[in-house]
Amino acid sequence: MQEHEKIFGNFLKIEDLKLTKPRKIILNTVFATHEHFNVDELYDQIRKKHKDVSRATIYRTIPLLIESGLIKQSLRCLAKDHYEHTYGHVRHLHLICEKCGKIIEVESKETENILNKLAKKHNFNIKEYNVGAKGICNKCKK
Amino acid sequence: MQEHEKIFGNFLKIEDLKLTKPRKIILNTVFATHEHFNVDELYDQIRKKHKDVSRATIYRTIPLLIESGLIKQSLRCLAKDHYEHTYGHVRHLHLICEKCGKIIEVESKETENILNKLAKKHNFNIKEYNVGAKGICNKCKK
DNA sequence: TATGCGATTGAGAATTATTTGCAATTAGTT
DNA sequence: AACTAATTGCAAATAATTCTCAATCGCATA
Repeated sequence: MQEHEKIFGNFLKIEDLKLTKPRKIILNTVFATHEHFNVDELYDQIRKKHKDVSRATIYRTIPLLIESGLIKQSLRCLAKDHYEHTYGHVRHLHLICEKCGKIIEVESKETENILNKLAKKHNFNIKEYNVGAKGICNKCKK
Repeated sequence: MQEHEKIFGNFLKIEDLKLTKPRKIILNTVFATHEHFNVDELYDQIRKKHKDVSRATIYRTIPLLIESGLIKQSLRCLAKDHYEHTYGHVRHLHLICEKCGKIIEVESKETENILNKLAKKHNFNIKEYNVGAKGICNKCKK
């Protein structure tokens, strides 16, 4: 049993919720290949193998994955919410190319430190943060 | 004539578009009082004085305001896009309380510097950035 | 292993934000 | 003042997401 299954199972147990077949499928698909994903992509991915998971269930499961700390909401691109793993991934920020849509992920401890410092000053507890910069990437500049 | 009217007027002229009455009303309402706003709030605000501006026109005007560099898209809260002035406002980051929805604005030159440094490393031109942290504010902690 | 009950599901209807098509109107030039 | 292309409001159309509800499932307990 993989670590993320344990985490999710534990979370569900604590909340008095059940680890159902659709939830397992969704969880495993999310952790199989995806980095960033949105509901549509996830739905398509799942449908390749399983004909019995509905969009509604995906929409209902994502908040649970977020609450359990496994994923988080990240960007919003093209009017769709996107999500990414938090479990097993270092926090990072995004450079998003407006031309080609490429997303560059960058780690930065510095940014994190500053945010924490600023939060402290305002007596604010940060749970989650997102840093995104839009612009033009390397290749598209030419 | 206010500066933002000049900027918008110029932009429209260059694009061969017209400075119509609804566009003026929207522009001036945006720059009258608002900091952050969403379409609904803006619509209500406008409707107090002008019964003749439709939602559709607001939706059509916002991209023009963005293109002209006067405002930018900032947060997405409660499933609605929010906008804020860029003209006449220093860049800042947001601490968003998950409980009460309060948005604290914080200036941070440091963050900006780091982002620029990181972008340079990746040969990326930043046009615009957003930094948002979600958590629990001061008051809601208690 | 069978039972019971509350949690969960899929399907599609409903909702919400946003966009679009169109006939009537308007801005700005001649 | 007339002309023409851009713009508007309205209402209908989309698109993402949420909700409703009857049927099903997971799991604790016997």
